[in-house]
Amino acid sequence: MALATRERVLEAAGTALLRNPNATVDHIAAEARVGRATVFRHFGSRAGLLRALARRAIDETDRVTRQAAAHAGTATDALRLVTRAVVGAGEFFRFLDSAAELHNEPEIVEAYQRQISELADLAGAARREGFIRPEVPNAWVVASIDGLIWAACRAVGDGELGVVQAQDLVWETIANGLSTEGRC
Amino acid sequence: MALATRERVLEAAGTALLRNPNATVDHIAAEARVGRATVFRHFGSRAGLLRALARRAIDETDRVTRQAAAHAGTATDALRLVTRAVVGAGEFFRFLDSAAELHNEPEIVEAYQRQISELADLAGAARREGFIRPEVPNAWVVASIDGLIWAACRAVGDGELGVVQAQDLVWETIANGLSTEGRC
DNA sequence: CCGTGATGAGACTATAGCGTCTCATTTCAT
DNA sequence: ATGAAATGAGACGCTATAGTCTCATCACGG
Repeated sequence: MALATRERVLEAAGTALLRNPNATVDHIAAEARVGRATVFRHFGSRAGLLRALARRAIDETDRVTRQAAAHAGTATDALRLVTRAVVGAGEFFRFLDSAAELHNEPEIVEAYQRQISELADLAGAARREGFIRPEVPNAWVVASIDGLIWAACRAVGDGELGVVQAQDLVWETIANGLSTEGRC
Repeated sequence: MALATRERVLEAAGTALLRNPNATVDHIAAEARVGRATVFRHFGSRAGLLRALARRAIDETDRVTRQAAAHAGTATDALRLVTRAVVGAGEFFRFLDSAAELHNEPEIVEAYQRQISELADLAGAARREGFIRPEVPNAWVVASIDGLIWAACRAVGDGELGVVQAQDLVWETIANGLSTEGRC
């Protein structure tokens, strides 16, 4: 049952850390209904557990991202599908909100920056297709999409919105904003 | 020099916690060029320091928010000015990103929820003025504005955008989104 | 110049939480 | 059924950090 246990601990770690970012190994083990020693057997240390959890979030995000990108015709469409996909995978990385220690893990930071830079590339391509207004700097395109995705994941996690609804709203907001005042 | 010292410690705590959310009292004291004992003399405990820092952020946000709202004619305009003002005050509350322990401070949580609910009221009023598209739920209006403000503050803090530029972009994105495809 | 209050440096204690280890128990494959 | 592997419970040591206290020093107002 090594795999099942490992996965259960990771799952529990995600929810425990979401509830309390400073959750101890004891808390996490209790949440997973597992002995504390088992956590150390599987992950070696608390930091190792966090790394594994982050790696899982990164891998899952990569997976849904690539899958989404594969089904897209235009870059704009890819941006739309990737955004939807990432919102859908929100439960996997929402804990990162509060996982402070990970900022000191080069491997994790690097992977995150890679993902951001992939998003930047996608945004750049969409811009070349005429989707992005020219006067909006790329940095803001990336930052705002990131911010909206986080907001959507939080809203979904808090039960304020459904997943599909949130996916629609994020893209609608990116594309059209919130207001009725269309620019023509 | 009691006041100057206190303020210097708060300032240092903000930057230290931003750099490392688990910054110790030693780190903060060093950042403030102050003895560790002085921190305890002023704030009693680490938690007290965090509380004071959060309270400062809340008060500053309230201040700029009320000032902005006072100068507005319509609710939509108030929403615009408040958004700008909060982005401008970002340096005061950016550390909250990572201040995990504060989630257990009823006073702080309550104040934050009050501010969110004030934003919700403002958004509701703007909706009644016809500014918000009817099909967008209020929860998303609030969540997305919140998310965009955070994104803007982060971008400013990271030097990717200027303050004024970020203020403009946030509102532009709220109002019109990022795309060239206007809805008419 | 003097005294009061704030500060800095540092010693000291207490505790929480990490990580290791052991041993009995359980689970599972064959 | 049996042996190997995984687990649970818990004791133990260690370190980091919060918080207290003392004392010498410093700044400053009168």
